[in-house]
Formats: sequence, C-alpha cells, structure tokens
Amino acid sequence: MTDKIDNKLVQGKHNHHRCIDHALQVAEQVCLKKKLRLTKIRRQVLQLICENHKAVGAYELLDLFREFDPNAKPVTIYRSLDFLMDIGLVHKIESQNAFIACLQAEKQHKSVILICGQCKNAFEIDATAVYENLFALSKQAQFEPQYLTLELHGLCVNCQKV
Amino acid sequence: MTDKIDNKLVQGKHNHHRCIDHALQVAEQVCLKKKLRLTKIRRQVLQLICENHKAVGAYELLDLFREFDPNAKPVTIYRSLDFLMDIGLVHKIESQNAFIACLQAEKQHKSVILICGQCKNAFEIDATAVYENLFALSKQAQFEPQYLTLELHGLCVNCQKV
DNA sequence: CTTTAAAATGTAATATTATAACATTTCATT
DNA sequence: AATGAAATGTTATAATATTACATTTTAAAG
Repeated sequence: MTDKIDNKLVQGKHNHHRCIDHALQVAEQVCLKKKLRLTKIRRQVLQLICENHKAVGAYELLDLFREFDPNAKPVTIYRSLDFLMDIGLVHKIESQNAFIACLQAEKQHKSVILICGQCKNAFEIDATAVYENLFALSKQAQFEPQYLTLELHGLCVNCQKV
Repeated sequence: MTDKIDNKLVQGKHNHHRCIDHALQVAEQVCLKKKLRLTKIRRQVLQLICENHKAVGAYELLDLFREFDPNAKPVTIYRSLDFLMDIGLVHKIESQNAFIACLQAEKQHKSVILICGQCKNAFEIDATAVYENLFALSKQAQFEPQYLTLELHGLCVNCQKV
C-alpha cells in the first residue's frame, strides 16, 4: 500500500489499514484461543465493519457484503454479527441499531461508546470506574447487575467545528 | 378501590394505584406548564404504560390500547410515545425497544434504568455522579457530550431468589 | 480413508419495529 | 363564525430482525 493511499485512509491521526489488519489479526487469535471458526463469511463481515469507524447498520453491511456474494441474505449478516458480538469483536450500538468493531477485543475492557451525532463515528474509551460505581449503586438497590448498555451521544472533535 | 384490590396491585412495597395517579397528575402539571395538550389518546397511552413497571413494547401497547379503540393503528401509539418522551414522561429502553413511564418526571434527573432480565420490571435510580464522570471523561477525549443511554441489565430482588 | 455428528451456510418466508405521506378533524384564538 | 396550527385518521411501506428447515462443510473418531 502506497503512502498516497495511506494518506487518504488516515482518519483522526491514525493509520487505518493497520487498524483493519490489527482487528483481523486479533480476531484470528481470539478464535484460535476459543477454538471457534473465523470462516470466510465472518472474516469478510468483520472486515467490512472495520472499513471505517462509523456505526453501520446490518442492511448497510448486507449491501457491502453483496460485492462478495450478490445473493447474500440478511440472515447471513445477522449470523455473523451474532458470532462476532458473542466473542466481543463487534459491539451493537443499541440506540442506533448499528454495529462497530471493537478495537480492544484482545484485552478485557469496560468501556463507554462515544457516538458522534453528526458523522456517526464511534469509538470506545475506558469506563471501568463507571461500571464499578454503577454496579455498586445497583447492589445497594438490591439489584444484581449483569451487563451495562452505555452509549454517550455528542459531537466528535471534527464535527464540533462545523 | 378496596384493600383487597390494593393488595393485589402492590408490587415491591409500593401502592400501585397511587403510583399511576401520581404519574397522570404529574403529566397534567407538566403539560400545563409547557402549554402542551395532554389529549385523551396521550393520557390513555401513558396510563397503559403505567399499568405496571415492566418495559412494554409499542405493539404490546397497541394491543392494550385497542380496548379503548379497536381500530387504533401503530402510528397512534408511536405519536403518543414521541410526545411523552419529548417531555420526559416516558423513557425508551433502547436495548429492548420498549418503553417505561418515568416516575420522577417532575424533577430534572439523571438516572440509570435497571432492567430485570427475568421479569422485565424496570426502574430508575439516580446516577448524577456517573453522568458527571462520563461527561468529564469524554471531554478529556475532546468529545462534546450531549446525552447518555444508560441501561443496566441484571436481576431484580424478586427474581434473584428463583 | 470413511463415517459421523455438529457446525455452518443456503433459502424462503415472515415477524417485529417504526415512519412517511397526505386527508380530515379538533381546538384555541381571533 | 373564521382561521390556522395541532392533532388525529388512514393507508402504505420502510427498516430491522428472526424462524424454520434443507443442504453443505468440517473436525474428529473409528
């Protein structure tokens, strides 16, 4: 890949093709470890989600996927998404019915997803303290916490200028 | 309403018919203040949501609503839900595509919704500190925070026993 | 190797959730 | 009573997601 292409792909100071490669490598590792199969379809779906950092809908993914297989059906995408979510490689953004690749799938993490209302870019930052706080709070209310849906909507640094 | 009926309706130590009445009264007050119309339909929809503390789907509400108007259509429910959500009387639980009545609509609040995976009962507890924490965290990441989706899944006190 | 059972995929249909577009009615204010 | 905005009625359809069952692929056992 040339520098020129690299330049085009750079978003927010990061080298995007490395970012995709990394995600796919992590996926291989995770599947190897858990003895799960990262099939061609699953790999392709993950790759498509990784193409950028925007939250992407299942049917949008389907359209993209049809460049690989023109006859693909919704259930193919949903199956892959389920698989990828189960092992933490993809997160669903519940408030948008959309999906993003997890960039920290290799390490266990408790994060908040920051979603830009303008450009739809989404990224995670650590929120371990928030998890602990909320789990403690809920236990005080006699609630047994299991998992958290945590999505912060706002404007990313690029879109604030506009 | 007799004591017997009261007893049946009591859930988690609280007197449920008072809880509905309160919600409807608050609704009246909020609408009066904001010069908005709490029409018959909107009031009925709110009442139905208040019937219990479970997260309720739009089409489930539609079924209930048809006891008032057998010809009601989905859009009627969605319009009322939109109205009620806009003024903070109803919250959407994004991770369930379901809705609950807000029991603290009169005061401004920043809360987390605790959702029982077993019985679907949902209730809010204050999480002001969490909001402040997350907003600060996100600003450090150069993100301009606007609103938070915050839903904690687990088991309520009743369902932990089972 | 071949058999076999589980996992993955193919295929069709359909369920669930939500909105768009435009006509009509209701309501508060003139 | 006239008027314009808000609410509702009505029809259709968009967008999201799952079920059910047939077929193929795969890993592992015999």
